[in-house]
Amino acid sequence: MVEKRSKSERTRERILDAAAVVFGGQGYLARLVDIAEPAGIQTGSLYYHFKNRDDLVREVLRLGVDTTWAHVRSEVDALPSSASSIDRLRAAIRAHAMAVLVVSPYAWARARIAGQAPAAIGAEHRAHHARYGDYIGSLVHDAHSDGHLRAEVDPYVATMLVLGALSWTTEWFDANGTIPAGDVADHAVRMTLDGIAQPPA
Amino acid sequence: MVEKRSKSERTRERILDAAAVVFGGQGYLARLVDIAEPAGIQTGSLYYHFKNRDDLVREVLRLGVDTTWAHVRSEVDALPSSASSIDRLRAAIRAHAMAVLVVSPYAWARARIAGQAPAAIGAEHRAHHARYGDYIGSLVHDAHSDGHLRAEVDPYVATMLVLGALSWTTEWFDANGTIPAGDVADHAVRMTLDGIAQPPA
DNA sequence: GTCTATATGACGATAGAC
DNA sequence: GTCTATCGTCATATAGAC
Repeated sequence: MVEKRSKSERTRERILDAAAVVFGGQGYLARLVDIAEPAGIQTGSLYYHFKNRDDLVREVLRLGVDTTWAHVRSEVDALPSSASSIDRLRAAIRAHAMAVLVVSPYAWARARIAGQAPAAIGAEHRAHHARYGDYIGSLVHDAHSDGHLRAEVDPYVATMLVLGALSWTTEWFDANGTIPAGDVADHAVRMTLDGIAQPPA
Repeated sequence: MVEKRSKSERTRERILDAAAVVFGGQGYLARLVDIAEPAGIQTGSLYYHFKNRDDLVREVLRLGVDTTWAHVRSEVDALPSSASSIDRLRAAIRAHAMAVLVVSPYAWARARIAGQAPAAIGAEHRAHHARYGDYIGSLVHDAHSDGHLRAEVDPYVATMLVLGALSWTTEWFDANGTIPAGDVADHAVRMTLDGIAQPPA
């Protein structure tokens, strides 16, 4: 029992987990009591751990970026050094899809409430998120420079369209449905890189 | 001045326009006073035109589907009868992109609050939206049947990924920026059908 | 049709007991 | 650390004036 996280830290984590699910489902204006209840505490007790609603939202948004980024980077870095820039991009797209679909409820919540937060929080978050966007953008850029992408592709627009297709899966993907998340991720990779059209023979 | 819409109809339209913007920005739980104000009326006056918040939400969701669908269908139907199934799909993707980007704030609002509405409204809306999804799905299916798409493409997943990439443009596209909406739409069509990868020579 | 005024009830946040 | 109690604020919806 050595090294166990403090009671406070464990409660804080339960609150954040609940907040990710509830904010993701109901939006930024979700009621705090709906977060406190699944976390197993009373509404008033939230204020021992967080200053107010926006403090809680800020943390969920930050974790949304960080958990996704950590997952994507670990997958990309796990590739052998012989991997090409297009291999790395492929791995990143798949990892991002999996992060949003199944790995992190924070990524899911982030996708759905980032645009709803008040201006101050939104700006702070966008600055943080942009650093991750730059990371993905650099992978697209490298593949572009190496001639793996069509010359006329605009790396910025392509990056945004790819991340958009993946973020949007939160709106229709049913985790309890019949389509495995891995299939969606594979489809996203394939569609992004090769398109869905049958190439001329 | 003949045939002018009644005062009531014009006010109702101002309310709906404001509701689309506010619900789209703040989410389903946005305050009604924030809708009444830009519509130029008092909060209480909303209730002459709509039964309650959910009645208003329901109408915004419906218009989100209908305005997009009408725009897409008119573009597809404008094609010459000699157009192939892949031509029709291409036109639909482009028209959907333009509807979301510049034609209809309702399409934007719909995308962002559909997942937040209470179960009853959500179910009703999903049934309505599914009919539009079926329309797009039929275009994908026809192209698939005609051998224009790779055999292994799942028409449903592909449809959702395409619509997602387009819907998400609302999160990053800047109508006052340097990138024309038409360019984004063209990029989306190209990426969807042909991918961004350079095909093997 | 739209306004003002209001009842009713919720929610966020604080203070103090334990 | 968490609870209970409570204050102040705000939003929804209604009623009746104009």
